[in-house]
Amino acid sequence: MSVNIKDVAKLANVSISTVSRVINNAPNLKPETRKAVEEAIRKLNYTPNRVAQNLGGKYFNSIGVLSTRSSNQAFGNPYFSIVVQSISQVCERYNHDIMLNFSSDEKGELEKCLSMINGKVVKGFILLSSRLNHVLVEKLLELDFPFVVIGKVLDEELANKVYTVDTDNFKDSKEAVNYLIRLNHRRIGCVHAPLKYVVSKERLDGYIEAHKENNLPINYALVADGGYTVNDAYEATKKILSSPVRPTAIFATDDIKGFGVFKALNEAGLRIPDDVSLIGHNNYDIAELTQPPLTTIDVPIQQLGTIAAQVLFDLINGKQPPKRTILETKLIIRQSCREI
Amino acid sequence: MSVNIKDVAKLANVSISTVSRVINNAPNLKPETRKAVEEAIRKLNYTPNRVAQNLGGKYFNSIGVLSTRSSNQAFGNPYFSIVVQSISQVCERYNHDIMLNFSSDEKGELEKCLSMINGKVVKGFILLSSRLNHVLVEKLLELDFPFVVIGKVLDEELANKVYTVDTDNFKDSKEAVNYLIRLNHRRIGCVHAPLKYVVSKERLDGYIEAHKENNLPINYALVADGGYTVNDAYEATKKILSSPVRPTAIFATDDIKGFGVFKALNEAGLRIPDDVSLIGHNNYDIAELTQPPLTTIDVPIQQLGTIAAQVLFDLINGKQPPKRTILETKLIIRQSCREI
DNA sequence: AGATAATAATAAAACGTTTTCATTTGTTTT
DNA sequence: AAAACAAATGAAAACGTTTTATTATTATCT
Repeated sequence: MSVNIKDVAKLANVSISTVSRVINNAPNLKPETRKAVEEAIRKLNYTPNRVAQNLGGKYFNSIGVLSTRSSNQAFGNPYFSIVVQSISQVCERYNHDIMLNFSSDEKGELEKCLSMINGKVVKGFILLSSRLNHVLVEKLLELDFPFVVIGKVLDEELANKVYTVDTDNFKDSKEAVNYLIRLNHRRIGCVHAPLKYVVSKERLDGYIEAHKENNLPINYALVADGGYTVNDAYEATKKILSSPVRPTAIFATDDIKGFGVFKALNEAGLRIPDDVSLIGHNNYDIAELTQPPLTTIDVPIQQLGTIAAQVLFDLINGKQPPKRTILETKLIIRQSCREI
Repeated sequence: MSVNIKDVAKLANVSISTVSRVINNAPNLKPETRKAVEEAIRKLNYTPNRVAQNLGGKYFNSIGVLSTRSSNQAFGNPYFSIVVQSISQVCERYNHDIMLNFSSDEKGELEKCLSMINGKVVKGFILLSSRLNHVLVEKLLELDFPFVVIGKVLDEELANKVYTVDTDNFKDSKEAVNYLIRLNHRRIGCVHAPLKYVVSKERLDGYIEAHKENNLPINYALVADGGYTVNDAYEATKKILSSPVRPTAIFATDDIKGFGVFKALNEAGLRIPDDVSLIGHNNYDIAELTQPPLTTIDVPIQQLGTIAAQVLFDLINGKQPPKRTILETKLIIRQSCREI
């Protein structure tokens, strides 16, 4: 059907091995031979069959990007776009493709991975969003297959063996809440993401730790799971507001959740920051566009992707990238918090 | 290195053909043979080498999802996440993988495609976001390779041959602007996306057409390219506001751009909708969370992805999907527009 | 000029499957 | 019980490359 290496060889009057050499720009080729082959390739519009190349010993030029669907839902927001896009940028430089896999369950994900590894379909993986998925991580480690996690691996023993790129969610959240405490807030609410994600847990832990450090009690009536959608966060906030004590400030573990909080507060006739202060996390573009602009923690999402990809390619190419990369963040003070 | 079909055959005491038959659940297999092979597969933890399967005549179970990087930038917003995720959902049902390709230039994109096709790496493509990229579309048509475009193909002659899934951007935008006109607005501004994208052009054309229909002149000082980022839209709006005549309403061709408009208006001390009405397009989750909630056109982004994928799989499986699918939209009236 | 070494090109094996065709085994028919 | 047929299995070719010997050619040295 489509033109193959044999056709090229015939036209150029050489053996297929020679054509192969030209394709892979091997040394020891007479310039005129190379030219002839290149000419034939051009004439026939030949592109090597990547699958066959692969079987012949080479790896497929691609990496796998894995995520569970529910976690995208959780981040049903710009996060995912930005990360994947930045990964793709690095991939283009290294001339690799991305095989995207969003499994709905972890079992399916594991199977897919094994099939990709065994099929030599990918050279490595980037796991988006940290999860508590030990099985996959353990398996990949056991196989000594290159992979990078964007996020944190909770299991200490595993964590030492895994390449990760992340921000310090615990510290950053603590800082956010400490900022509220410095503004004299004492009844601080928290709308967080489902705790099955490491990020969510870390951020909630930061919230808790800030309270501990300042010897403040936590009122768990002011802490609610903001679920997956903006609307879930809105509902969670309503629940918090129905508590007998009203919070004077709310920490949303994601700007997008912050929007849900915004809505609930507006609806309850509470002004930000006059009645309730609000602080977010991630600093999406839109954070500065709310009314008032949202105080939040800037997370370099793009860098997260770029560096993860870079680390992966280093691993693949036998270099020694740093095992753990923690990126710097910054508290961006806008106008959604005030001193009381 | 890794366990292959031979190992399984040996352990099960059958030929590799038999193993292959079991894997592909061929008929005419003694139940006990099948069981023995399955047992061996389980014991050895065997997964077929997909690349080899492929070379052996089968296609790789994957489809390509294509987009240019700049267009993601343009949609540096939830759109991309939502579409890809919905595509992935369908892919999972059909047990196919996604090969994601964001090229930065169209030449690279074309080459990638050809290499994927020739390499039998994908069975079809979904092109995200309509562009004016004739070359790729023409080439795919010429090769009679299955593909679906989310968006519109402008070239009429080509359009008749291409499978597309889209909303009627022209009509919808016209409707949005007509709505403003019905509210007695006469000086309506427009902040649009770069016109190299078909969507952008269509939406701007809708804006223009609404004016024509109502015999209203267009003041091009009120029309500005809102570029790629929210901030670009903000700058564009500032430019519009610097015009001697001030618009009484603004049509933003994307909610996200609408946020830029919001910011500029706020900054200029103009209240929405009291001083200026604002209408968006797409109806992202966050649209209802702005203050005031944004009136906009609801675009079923998720369906766009789901249907595109469904059409592609139909094509691949030799069914006859509809050539053009236009999804219904709906004007969502919130509080960002008022009658004057 | 002849021997030796370096360079260039080829032939053939290997990669791990699927698939076609041939063979064996088992079942029915007469 | 032999013949005919169906079912189950196996052997080997094919897929399109890369790669490892191997051979042919050219250059270098004495």
